[in-house]
Amino acid sequence: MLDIKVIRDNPEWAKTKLAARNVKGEEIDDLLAEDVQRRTLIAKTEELKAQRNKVSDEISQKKRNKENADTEIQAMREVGKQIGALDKELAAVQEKMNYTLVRLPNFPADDVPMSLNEDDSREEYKVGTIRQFDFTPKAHFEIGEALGILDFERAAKVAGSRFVYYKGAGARLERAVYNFFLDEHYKEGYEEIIPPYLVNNDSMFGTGQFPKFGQDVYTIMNEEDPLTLIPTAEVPLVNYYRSEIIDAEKLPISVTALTPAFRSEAGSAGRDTRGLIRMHQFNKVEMVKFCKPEDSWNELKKLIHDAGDLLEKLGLPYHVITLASNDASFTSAKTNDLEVWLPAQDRYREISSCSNCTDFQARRAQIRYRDENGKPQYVHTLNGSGLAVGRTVAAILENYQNADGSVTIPDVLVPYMAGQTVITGE
RNA sequence: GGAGAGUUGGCAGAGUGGUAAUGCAACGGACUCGAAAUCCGUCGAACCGGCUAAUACCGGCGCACGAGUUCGAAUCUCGUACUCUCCUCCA
Repeated sequence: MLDIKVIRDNPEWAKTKLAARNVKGEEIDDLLAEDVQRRTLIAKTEELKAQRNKVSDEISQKKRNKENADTEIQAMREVGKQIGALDKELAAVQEKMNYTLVRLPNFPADDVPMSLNEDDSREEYKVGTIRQFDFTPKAHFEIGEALGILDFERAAKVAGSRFVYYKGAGARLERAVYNFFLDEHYKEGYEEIIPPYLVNNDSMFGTGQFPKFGQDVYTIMNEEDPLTLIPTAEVPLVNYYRSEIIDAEKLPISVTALTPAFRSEAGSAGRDTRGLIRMHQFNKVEMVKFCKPEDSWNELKKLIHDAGDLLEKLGLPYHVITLASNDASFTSAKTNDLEVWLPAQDRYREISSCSNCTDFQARRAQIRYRDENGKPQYVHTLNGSGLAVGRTVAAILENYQNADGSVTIPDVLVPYMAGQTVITGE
């Protein structure tokens, strides 16, 4: 959530920033008008409340002295009615403001390409060498089905499209990948977490999925206690500290978790319909950081490094891009995607998204620390995939495929595969 | 799933309609070469508004959360969440 005071003090700046995220200037003008209205009403009610408090004191005194206070009580009855009316008006204005405010995206950082077009993302650097094949590389789903390690057809029968069964060496490869990821993060100082996979509405609000993106997730309407299947581990990880004041000495905090992620993929009909790229359920190892505001840009660099390191060790070529302002997630001030090379698609595909959410989530979720003066301040939160597991398996199958249809296991994963070095049809 | 008890400041803990005791901790000062002890004083989360150079000052709000009754609610009423105990169930 944005700070209304920042918008109030820098209206033109705020409009420019948000215009790059498809927010209309009139929306901000309306918001500011409501803000003036709100503060006027607050001033009025508080004046009346101060008066009521003062007279109530007098009434209390008189009662104690067994004096008659009927005049005062009559007068305050009237004041009480006025306060009630003003409070109602105030609540209405606040609700209106809140409706807008919780739906405004984060301000893009200064070094983000300001554009409504996702094609205006900026490539930062490339890592690794793209393999030259002396045969036509197959798509990962063809390889997986031929080897009998991925079964999309039966998944479609049992659950529907965008689901998969991993089998045998496929299942073990998936497990090898995420165990490798978690071990690497452990070595880098991340604390491993196993969080709930179902979360309540307050949590979905805290990380910014609700109220705007309710159609993208699976929610179980359990009477008056709805629970949502997490679309990313970011939700339970960030909300861990919701409504808390964290010890400043503990910062920065880095945590990681392997969880399934559940997404309805509403609106992406027809895209990536085959294979592991876009599933309703997929495993992902997520990294989350909480830090002081002055450290967050440096922590973002570390996050990108920690994600990229995994791809390097797996020998998968990738590049890092900075997303254009309107392509970054709702809560993000700046997002760097890592995109891995997929030979069959002849292009890079997103495998990690690393974002600095600055104080945007912290303000929603009320996550703070005490500064040197003992005053509570919002932390900055960051999240990044490290990495999407299914897409990593897809990248391994495609980049490490052999002409005979077998797949070589990347060296770093061999110990995680009980010594197996190649997946063959048998 | 059933029954009961509870939720007050950083902590402990009083307060059953008149507007949050007290203790510890913390902070400032005195004493001291310094510290401890002692004494004096200050301070009650967070948040919002006004006025500001200001973390100063004034006010609001504030006793788990939300609503209600009342001139006035920590206190009364209703709802919700969470914690603990017992029963039931269970991986």
